[in-house]
This record gives sequence, structure tokens and C-alpha cells, in this order.
Amino acid sequence: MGRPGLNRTAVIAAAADLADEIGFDAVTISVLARHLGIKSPTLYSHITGATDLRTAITAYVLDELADATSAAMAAGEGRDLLVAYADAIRDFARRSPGRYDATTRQRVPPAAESTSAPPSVDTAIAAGRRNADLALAVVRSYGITETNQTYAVRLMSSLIHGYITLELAGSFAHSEPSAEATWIEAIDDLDRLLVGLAARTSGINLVR
Amino acid sequence: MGRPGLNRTAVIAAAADLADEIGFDAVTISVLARHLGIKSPTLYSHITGATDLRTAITAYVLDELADATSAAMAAGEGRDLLVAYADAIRDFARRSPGRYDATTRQRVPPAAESTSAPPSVDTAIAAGRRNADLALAVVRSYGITETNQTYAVRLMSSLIHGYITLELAGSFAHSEPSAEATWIEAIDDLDRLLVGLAARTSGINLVR
DNA sequence: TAGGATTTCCTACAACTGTTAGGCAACTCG
DNA sequence: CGAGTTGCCTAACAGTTGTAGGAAATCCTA
Repeated sequence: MGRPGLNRTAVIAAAADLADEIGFDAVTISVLARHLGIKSPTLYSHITGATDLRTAITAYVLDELADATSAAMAAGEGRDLLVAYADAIRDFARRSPGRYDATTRQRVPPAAESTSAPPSVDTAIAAGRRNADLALAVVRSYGITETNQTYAVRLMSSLIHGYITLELAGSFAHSEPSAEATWIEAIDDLDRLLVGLAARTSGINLVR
Repeated sequence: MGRPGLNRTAVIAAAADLADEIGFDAVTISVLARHLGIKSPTLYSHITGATDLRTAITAYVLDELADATSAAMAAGEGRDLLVAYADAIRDFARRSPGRYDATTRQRVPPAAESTSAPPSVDTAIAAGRRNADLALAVVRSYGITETNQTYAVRLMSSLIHGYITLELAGSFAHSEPSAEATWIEAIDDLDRLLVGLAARTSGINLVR
């Protein structure tokens, strides 16, 4: 079915690799074309434009992240699951900073502008939901009731993403203790908060 | 002292305003020049290039943020100070999303490449330190000892920046409860963690 | 009041990026 | 073998970054 060579998936995958090498923002159409050994107009056979390229990378990478995270979450619950989940995301971000950047650099379109949206935004939204579901699974395994699940997910996501973002930005590089040590401590504290949240919402009152 | 008109500060201030209108990434040299009613080469009298423009915006905005935050922190300590600090940052981010973006879009140069760095990175580093000192002040007011101050700052910064980033990205827009309600709850939980950290490090043991 | 110094701003130009248009070539399937 | 499909190309244009060199406006000083 047609001439062999690159296809859309291969282009996006190469773009994701390139993002890790030179940074997400530096992945432009012309740079990517040079890197692939083709001319830039050729890329328009695979993508519709620069913004499509970016959201496609985001969607692709969000799927990879969900794969890696769910693989790490194979077993365990409660604290073990939290550690597996959080470490998987952090390892992913440190191994592939360009990919992780792609994850954060996307805004949700305010109201999905009719049918003129690039073809990759639906994929990106679906991949985003996959990741959200994994976060929800962690929270559920703590036994947190539905009323507080949303809050728990937001709390956990904020802390994890915030820590990783700051660490990647180099904010923790110039002071002791190591970013490693405080990460473990932060997840510990997060675990305590989630346990407390579960106890609070299940009617168990630890005080008295 | 020369012909009157724009100077560097006015250019950067206009660029920051423009970032809030059209987004930090959309503030390019040519767009900024058009917005100011001048030709783009003229901007090179005030800035050395596109990267200098970006770091200069970051430095300028970090100073504004530190001003706003320290004004809000005029009085109070402990929980009150934390709420004032956190709300000041979040209000700033929601009022000026483009400015807040500028805050996060910067990497610390790995080793300050000799003397070839643009002239604004020193300013940005200094402004970053101002903000870091304010965070430290919050933590200190909880009575957390020096050993744990770094950890406490990282924990607090991660949660606050993470929450604001996700909220600004629209991640909290499609589910209940409101981003407002869970923010208050998150700061509450953070307060509890800091109180616990102070108790732990000061030798007080609440259990038994 | 004239002149010099300083600073803002300009036009002209070169290089690169994003994008469209139209066409050639290679492979698969009937 | 022919037709359809698909990957890739050249040509061309608009817009952006950045450089070079020069003109005008203002301040300071003599």
C-alpha cells in the first residue's frame, strides 16, 4: 500500500526522541526534517502543520507515560502503589526531559472550536484521560470515598508534577539535601495525607 | 542623555503586558515591535536578541512576583503567613497567566558558560533568589529548624506551583468540586504537614 | 548659542522557518 | 502490467531573526 518510508507514527516518534536531545521547544519542522534526512515540505505529508506536530508529540508521549506508569503499577496498593506510581513518573521525566516537557506544554482548548481543530487533539485528550485514570486508581486503592477522590487526585498530582518540574528546572541543584532524599520524604508525607484523607472520609476517627 | 523614547525597562514592561494578552510564547521580537509601533530592528537597541528578551521578561516578572508576595506577607506567621503567601502567588498567576508562564519557562544554565551569557541572566537569578527567600521566611515562621528548612521549602513550592500550573492548564476545569475549594483544602493540608514537620524537628513528640 | 555625545529609530539586507502548490517516483494490489 | 496509493521532491512566498550603517532628536558643556 504505497511507497515505504516514514509514516506519521515514525515521524512523531522521531520527534519525541529529538525533543529529549534538544528540548521540546527546539523541535521545529525544519529541524525535524533535517534530522530525518528529508526536506521540510515532505513533513506535511504526515502532519498538518507545526501545532499539529506539537500536539501529536504530546499525545504520543502521554501514551508512553501511561504505559510506563501502568506497567509499574502492576501490583500493590496504598503506599506501595503510590511509590510505584510517583517513581514511574519521575523516572520517566528524568530519563526523557523533553518528552516530559511536551506533557506540560499543552493547554486544553476552551471549548473545542467546532471542527477546525487539528486531528491530534482528540488523541491527546484520550491519552490525558488514561493518565488521569491511573492517578484515580492510586487514590482509590487508599480507600478514599468518591466525594474526596477528586481532591486527592489534585493534591497528589500537584505535588508530584510540581516537584518534578522544579527538580528538572534545576531549582533543587544548589542546596542540600539531595533532590533524591527530599523526594522520598515528600512521597512519605503525601502518603500520610492520603491515609488521613481515607480515614476522615470513611468515618473512622483516629482522635479519641 | 540622548533621544527620549523607549528604554529597556519600558520595553520589557510592555513585553510582560503583552505576554498576559497573547501568551508568553507568542511574544516575539516582531510582534512586540509591532505592538510598540516601532520596527523590529529598533528593539535591538534595547535587547541583545530573542533569548535576552525572554530572560529579561522572566527577571522583571520574578521581581514583580516577589513584590506582590512580600507585600501580602506584611504581617502574620505560621498558617496565616502561609495562606497569605500562597494566595498571593495564585492570585498573581490567575491575574497574569502570561507573566506566570514566564516564571516557569526558564532553565538554570548548567554552569554559567563563561562570560558569553546574555546580560539578563544575573538579574533573573537574583530575582529568583528573592522569591526563594520569601518561601524560606514562611517556613521559618513555622519554627522549622534549619535541617529541615530546605525540605519544607521544596514541599511547599512543589505543591503550590504544581497546583497553580495544573489549574492554569485547565486540568481542574471539568470536574467538581471547584478549583477554589480544593485549593483551600490543599493549603490546609500543607499547613498540617508544616506544623508536623516543626513538631518533629523541635523534639516535641505528639504521640504519647 | 554652537557643538559634541548619546541614544532612539530607521532602511536595506541576509538567513532561516513555516507553508502551499504541483509533480515525480516507488511500492502494493488486482 | 496497470492503477491506486503513498513518500518525497523542487519552486516559491510570507514572516521572523539578526546585522550593518546611517539619520534625527535630545542633553550637556563650552
